[in-house]
Amino acid sequence: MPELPEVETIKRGLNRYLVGHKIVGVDIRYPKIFVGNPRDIEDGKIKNVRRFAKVLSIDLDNGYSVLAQIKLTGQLIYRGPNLKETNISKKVFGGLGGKHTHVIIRLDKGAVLYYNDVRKFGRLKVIKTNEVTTSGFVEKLGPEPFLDLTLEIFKSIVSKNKTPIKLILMDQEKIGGVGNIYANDALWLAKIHPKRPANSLSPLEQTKLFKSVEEVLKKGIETGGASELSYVTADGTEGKYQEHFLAYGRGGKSCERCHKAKVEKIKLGGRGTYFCPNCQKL
DNA sequence: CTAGGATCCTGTCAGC
DNA sequence: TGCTGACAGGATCCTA
Repeated sequence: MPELPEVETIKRGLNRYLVGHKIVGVDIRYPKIFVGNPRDIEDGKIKNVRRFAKVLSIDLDNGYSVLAQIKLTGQLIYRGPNLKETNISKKVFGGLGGKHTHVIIRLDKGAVLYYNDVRKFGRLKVIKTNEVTTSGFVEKLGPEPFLDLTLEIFKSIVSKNKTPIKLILMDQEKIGGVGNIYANDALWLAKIHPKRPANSLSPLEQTKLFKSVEEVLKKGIETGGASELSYVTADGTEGKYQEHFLAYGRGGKSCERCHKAKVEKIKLGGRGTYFCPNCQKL
């Protein structure tokens, strides 16, 4: 669930809280999640946190970075002097340091960065900073909305593929950062059926979809992301985009735009897919 | 090249 | 009440 807006929100929080802290130790409780040598980051001072699509890179001043791919249920939560907030969302299952806390990064001044992950799909990977952009996943990422995904490039990607448009939007090697929630909502906003072959979109539809993608992502960032499953921000609180869902998760409910049909739920590429059969025709 | 399925995980929920 | 099974889903890997 964490997609571009959620990870961007976490990035902003981590930049606010982590920068300047020194890592003093790493406790690994579930080894599969932590890849690389924890000693490489000990004594390193956090300089900056970057985002590449849905991946974060926590850069240290000693030449190493921690690549964080939180996937479905990973949470990076800071506690320490840079934060006044003490309330933690109940979506932090098990609490901080509980059964779902798999890595604890101890910082100076008594601060802590917790990695929680109910489903254990996420990974924290220690890697040299100058290898971040050439490492497997990051190198393969497609252009990203608001960054290098221009309308021209979007049109060229879309018109070159006959795969259903929703799968193109979610394919990280074609377009970086868009996941299931925002793909569903962008297609609803653009009134395009998720199963439409990408290359069947008219030039007008291409432009409309491009703008819709940017619009829903922007809304996601403004509202701090969608805390539908277990996404929380870096201070452990929830985002609000789930209050603005257009199609995602609205199966069986009346379409908010036409009120003439109920949002349908189907499976596409193994993912829950929501659309209005009246507004989004094949 | 694309399509489809299995895999990793566990909380939640439907059905009996 | 308690058990069982289906389901959710990002990315990867494997087969057809």
